[in-house]
Amino acid sequence: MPTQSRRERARAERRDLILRTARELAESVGWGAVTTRRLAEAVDYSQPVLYGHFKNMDAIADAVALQGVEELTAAMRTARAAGGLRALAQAYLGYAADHPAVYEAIFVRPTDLSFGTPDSPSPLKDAFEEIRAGVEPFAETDPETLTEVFWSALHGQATLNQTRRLRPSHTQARVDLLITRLTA
Amino acid sequence: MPTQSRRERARAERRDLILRTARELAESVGWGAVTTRRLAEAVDYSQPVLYGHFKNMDAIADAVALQGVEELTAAMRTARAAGGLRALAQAYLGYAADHPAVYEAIFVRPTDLSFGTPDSPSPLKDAFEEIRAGVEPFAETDPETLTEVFWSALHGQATLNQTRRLRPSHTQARVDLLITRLTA
DNA sequence: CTAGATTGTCTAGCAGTGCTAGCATCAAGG
DNA sequence: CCTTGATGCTAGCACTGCTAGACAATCTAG
Repeated sequence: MPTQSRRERARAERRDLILRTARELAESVGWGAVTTRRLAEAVDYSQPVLYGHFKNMDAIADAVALQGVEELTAAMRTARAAGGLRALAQAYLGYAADHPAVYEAIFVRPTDLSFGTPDSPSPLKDAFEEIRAGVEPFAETDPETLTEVFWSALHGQATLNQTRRLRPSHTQARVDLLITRLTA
Repeated sequence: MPTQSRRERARAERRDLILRTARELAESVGWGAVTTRRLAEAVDYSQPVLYGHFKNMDAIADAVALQGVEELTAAMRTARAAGGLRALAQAYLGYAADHPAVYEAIFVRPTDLSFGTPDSPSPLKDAFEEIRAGVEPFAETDPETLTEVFWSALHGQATLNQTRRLRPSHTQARVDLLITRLTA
């Protein structure tokens, strides 16, 4: 039945349109200004349509987050293959800097996504595994913990960079120093 | 004129009441649920009274943040005197864990407070200086950058702990590993 | 002691928020 | 052609931050 599948395709496309638009809106005006009315207007539908695709506004941000974490993982993977842990770190911070709203959706906004548990969404586990693979060569005993420490250090820099709480001129120096010390 | 000063005293007391109440409310229900109506009801005044003391809701959170950063600095100072950088780190993470809403007001919420510039509020500069004093013995060349790196690493752990994105069982192990590597 | 000015406080209201109930419209199937 | 079910809309609720304007309490000056 082409009818059925055409409908489904249309639905999926609209869902994607909502997600893309939410993401663009968030990147340009911040999540705080992404309201159901504005988003609905931007996709040229009425508000209730959004709720036909997502439980609520937070679910939209969560969906953007899942998209984003896959991109982030991919960026880390290619970087690591090319330049090891230092390149991975730069890729991480670069992604956060280039897509602040997406990064916020993944790691800052309160979310229902579960982290660090067996039932976490697999994109999250993949991202963690990618960092783990990066630090593994430098782990003496406990790679899990080193992964968490390294990730936290990156996350701290990413967020404090973003909220302009660190000197912008020294972004690179901070990555270098972190790598130097943690891989000593 | 005792009249004048009595008024001023009453005003200051009320300002303090608002601040204390906002802080308690934030710690118990989160900043998202600290609304002008709820806060006004809690201090037993009407909403406009709040605006007689603070420009807006964000200014209240900023005031709480400034209070909090002074406490945090004090905690780091006594800890450092007793147990060096490791104790300082534990004090930092302990404060963040014990006062999540205050910590959020200081370092996570978007704020007008300026960081890392000459015109930053002095409590913020003091806090930074305290961390700097802690890492100084381990800085080979650039203590400023090491301070930022160390602070970011702590901040990352603090926030990811708080949002339950790290294994709660390994909080201590993460601090230990961070100290071991960064002071090597 | 009274008149006027200042200060403090409240009620009521505006514009905007997330979200939903209920009605209209339209495409597909019998 | 009519029925049925999906699809989308308008309108509305309860909430948000914030403010204008009225009223009362208090202090100042004559």
